Amino acid sequence: MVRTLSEENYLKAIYALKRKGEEKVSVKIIAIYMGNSPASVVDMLKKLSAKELVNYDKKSGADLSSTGYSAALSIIRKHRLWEVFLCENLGYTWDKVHDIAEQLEHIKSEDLADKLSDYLGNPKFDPHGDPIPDKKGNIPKKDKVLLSKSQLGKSYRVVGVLDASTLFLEYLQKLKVNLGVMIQLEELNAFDGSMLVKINEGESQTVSLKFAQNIWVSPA
Amino acid sequence: MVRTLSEENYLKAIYALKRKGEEKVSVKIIAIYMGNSPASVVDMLKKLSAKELVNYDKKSGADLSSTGYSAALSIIRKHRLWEVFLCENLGYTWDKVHDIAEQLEHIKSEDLADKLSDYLGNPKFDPHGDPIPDKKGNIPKKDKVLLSKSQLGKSYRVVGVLDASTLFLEYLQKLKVNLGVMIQLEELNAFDGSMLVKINEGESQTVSLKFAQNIWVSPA
DNA sequence: AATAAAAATTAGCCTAGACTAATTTTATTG
DNA sequence: CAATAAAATTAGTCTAGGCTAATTTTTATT
Repeated sequence: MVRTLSEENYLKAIYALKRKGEEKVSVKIIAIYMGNSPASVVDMLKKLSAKELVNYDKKSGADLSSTGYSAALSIIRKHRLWEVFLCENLGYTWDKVHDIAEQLEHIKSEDLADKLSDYLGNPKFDPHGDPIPDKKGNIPKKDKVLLSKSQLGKSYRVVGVLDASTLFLEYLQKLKVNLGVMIQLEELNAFDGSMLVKINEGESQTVSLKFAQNIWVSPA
Repeated sequence: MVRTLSEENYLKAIYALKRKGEEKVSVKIIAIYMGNSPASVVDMLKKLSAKELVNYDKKSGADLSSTGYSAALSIIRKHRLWEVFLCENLGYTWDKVHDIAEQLEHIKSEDLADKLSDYLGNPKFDPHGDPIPDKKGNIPKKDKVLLSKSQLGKSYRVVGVLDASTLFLEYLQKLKVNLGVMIQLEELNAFDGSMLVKINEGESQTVSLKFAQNIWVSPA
């Protein structure tokens, strides 16, 4: 079945909102998330329902059907595979790849995604630490925690970010916090939640609670 | 300036028709080439003229302005770079890459094209033997001739095809005529123009004049 | 339960880019 | 050079996917 760019973006949005933990994916929430008017969302939900990609009723909100879910996963898989390619092979930094991957994810060819995945060595995570579904839709799990929940004194490796905004990613670049960098909590300030962290054997640095709540780390 | 998919495809078409040697790129010719109605072509030519990408008058037909020309070259560059990537890195055969490259060529990022080109070693020709413009728009030249015009008994290397139709490309696969394969004219039949060729040190094979008129070879 | 507020929906409009059918302009040719 | 044929254009329609404004439905609050 042929899917338009716009349809694909709605599927992605519903998937993202569900995974973000929205109890009910309402018209309003989708509209805000996508920056479209509620009227447009209603139209599209009708269209997607007719195509049986989405189940929607006002009461319980929108949800992906099983075909809709596969479609969404396939788009996310492509997005993340292309991000790996852009970073690892073309030398982009992880804060610059999103917009391009946003375009590449819509290239229609499952075979291309499979071949790309093989070429990249079937990576399980993208440069932001997000899991890459395999071709059957299995999503790898990682034992990652937010830096803010990590254990004092223990060594961790940075595996991703929660907030992928350019502002945050650029701040990370400045602090030289890249994917794969070692990081360690040294001191907790009970007053404002700020903390002292050591980055990659360098000097220790004070960061805010908000900062630590947006970095995924994995024991190392 | 933002260009839509459709606009880009018209620019490509005008470029291709010009290069194909059409004296006058008329509404009718564009319509046939793209499979659109003449009415649609007129509409789009108006739009492209307003954007100063195309100069058009009924008398002399359509032509690319200098910005239109750069835009077309940039799309062609991307198309051919992606074809190289698909064949060389992902293992596609040259007869399978066109449709995917047709999508990839519209990814908007000159920087991506540059990085991809570097990654591929700045190739000068795509898998069909067509030249890849560099970032400044210079188009490499190749001393290629059609097999039908090659010298009897001399060794050549296959560098491309004129007719890139699936039918022809599949026929080539069957004959094991791939890019880079050695080929040599052994005998000419004056009656129907058919010829005996040796492919890659294998057995000799009879092919039609039409066949030989659609294969580009380069002395080797 | 009545009312107010919020959410969803409908109605109607817009643009891009197609289309067909009708018309006008240009070219050909007897 | 008038008649015809061909090419270009215009007029009007359609679909996708947006929008605003108005209305209806649902939910919350006195």
